[in-house]
Amino acid sequence: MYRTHHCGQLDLKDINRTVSLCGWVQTIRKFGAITFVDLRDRYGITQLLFGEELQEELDKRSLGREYVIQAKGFVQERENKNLQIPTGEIEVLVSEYKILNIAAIPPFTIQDDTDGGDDLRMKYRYLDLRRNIVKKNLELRYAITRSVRDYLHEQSFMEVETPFLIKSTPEGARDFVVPSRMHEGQFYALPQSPQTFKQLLMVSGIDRYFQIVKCFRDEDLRADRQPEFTQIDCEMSFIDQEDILRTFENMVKRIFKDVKGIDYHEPVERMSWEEAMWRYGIDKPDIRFDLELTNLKTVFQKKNVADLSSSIQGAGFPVFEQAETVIAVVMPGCAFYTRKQTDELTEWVKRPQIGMQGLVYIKCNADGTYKSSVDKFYDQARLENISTTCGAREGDLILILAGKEEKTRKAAGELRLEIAKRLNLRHKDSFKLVWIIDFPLFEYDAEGNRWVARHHPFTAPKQEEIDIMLKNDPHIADAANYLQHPFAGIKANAYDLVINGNEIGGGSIRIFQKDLQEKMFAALGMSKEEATEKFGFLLKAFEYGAPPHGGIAFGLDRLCSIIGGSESIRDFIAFPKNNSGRDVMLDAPAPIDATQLSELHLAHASKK
RNA sequence: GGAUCGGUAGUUCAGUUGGUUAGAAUGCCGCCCUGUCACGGCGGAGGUCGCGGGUUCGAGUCCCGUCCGGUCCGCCA
Repeated sequence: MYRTHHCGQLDLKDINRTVSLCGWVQTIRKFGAITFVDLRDRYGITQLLFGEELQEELDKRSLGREYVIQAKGFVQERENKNLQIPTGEIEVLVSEYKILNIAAIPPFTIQDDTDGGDDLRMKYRYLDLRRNIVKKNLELRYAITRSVRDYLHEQSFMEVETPFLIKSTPEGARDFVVPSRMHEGQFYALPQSPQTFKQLLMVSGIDRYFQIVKCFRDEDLRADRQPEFTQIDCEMSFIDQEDILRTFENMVKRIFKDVKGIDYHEPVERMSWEEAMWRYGIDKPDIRFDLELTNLKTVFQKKNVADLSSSIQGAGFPVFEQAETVIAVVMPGCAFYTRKQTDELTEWVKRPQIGMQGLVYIKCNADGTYKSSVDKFYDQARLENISTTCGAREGDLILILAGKEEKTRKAAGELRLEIAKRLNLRHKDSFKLVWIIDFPLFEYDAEGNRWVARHHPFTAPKQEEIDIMLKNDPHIADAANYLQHPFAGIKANAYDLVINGNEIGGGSIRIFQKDLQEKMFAALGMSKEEATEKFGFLLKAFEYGAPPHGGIAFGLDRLCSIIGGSESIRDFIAFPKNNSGRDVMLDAPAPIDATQLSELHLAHASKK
């Protein structure tokens, strides 16, 4: 027998017990005739004490960091206790020990505050995972999936596995493809999600399905995006949108209860997409703080100017008067900002990633006066009018952006988040949930001058808007005014669950009638032949009694990172890919040999 | 595809307007130490300054290219 206990287990109750422990040598502290060794395993650290009689042997065999050892001895109370760790009141006085394996000196220290950089830690991920801090993240992930499985099982959901080797489809993200050996020139694709399979399971009568499943998308990576990632994928039959929202907000509440001990009694707030875009400039608002956007368009409309007293009429700031949209964000208590600081904010919005031309500020001074970068265009009364519209108070700094509606709204949303970051309003331990509902069904694709599905092509339009879809030609005659097309206003039965500004789940009520699904494919510019070739199996299935159904999928990695309070999902994936999609430990992807290539009927690719 | 920051000892970093033998901390090796737990003390080894080219009397430092890594935009139904 290797061990009687693990390293996080023993305490004062175990004094005088004879034990055997196994683990890795964390540190060695030698004091002439005695030596302390911290022994580490998955469960904790226990101090070993090697007495005088073992010193000679220790010197001879020279124990090193990360050696794997077995130590036998008895538990005794420490002379000097360490109350920082659970086993800190005891130690094991070693009578005999065995080196089970030696270890090379690790390239970085295996401690919570390691000296290793990210790249190095990924290359030696198996050592990184020995660190408590990283191991804890995997434990959190496991706690979440366990909670999810418990909840869904209680709600009569059934986990069903769906295939990974499937067919490439043109819509959505780029597919990872797998060449077929048995079928020359043909390819499988790895699923971007099990979407069509779960819908087929609904046709099969598995009315509550879920799967915790890997999905694959061949797109560029981010801190919160990996080419392979895990979804909690769910689908239900004979339900409406309300049933889904309730079922899954309860699932998320259950997760928070199980892993964080947080009770959410209130129902999760619901907000339409339209409202989110105007109030926050983004479809995944962080509602932990206010700083809501103010649409100043009406303030600058000529007819409103005429309503004001003559003293505050003037030519006005041409950029504002002529802009499609003018949006303000208030920085509370920042009227003291210096020219340097406001200039810096201006530079921030002019960065290519934000892409605005400039930024106007109004300082609401404590004495009730206003100082702005547009003083030459607007008098005090007019600035007060703007300030009141924004709900600004004395001491606040108002920041104003102007330009095309879509771009300005988005930039203002970014600016709002940046302000919150600078003012430290994005508290890590606070979790604010919101459902965003009533998404547009279609999105305009300027490149192809056509409609694309905002969610995916299986999403049902709102009942009352089906007719608009059926009766209008999808063709966009006037690309510049695509918003005038009837399709632009169609809303979908689609919903996203947003936590702290992160989209952590999204889904929709699906189309379940064959003819409507065909119409949808047509609206997306797919010919009947193409639709049959790509999705014939689904259309066929819909002929045989498909129930009304809908579902949702949650990004597990992202959910872990939010609950775990980290920016990067890599921290919650045992073996993640780096920023350029490489596994630096395996050094993958890698070339394959000529035999494999020829079996797969592939030519040698020339290396650029 | 684009923007931006970084690459110097095993590791994390410093290195001034270009100028002597490129430093610190930590780790590693050796010696000492009976109560440490970030142990302590003394000594030692350890460098292709990512790579290639250029400017210069002289380049870790300046310029060009390239590779690698981080973050972001595009992209991600």
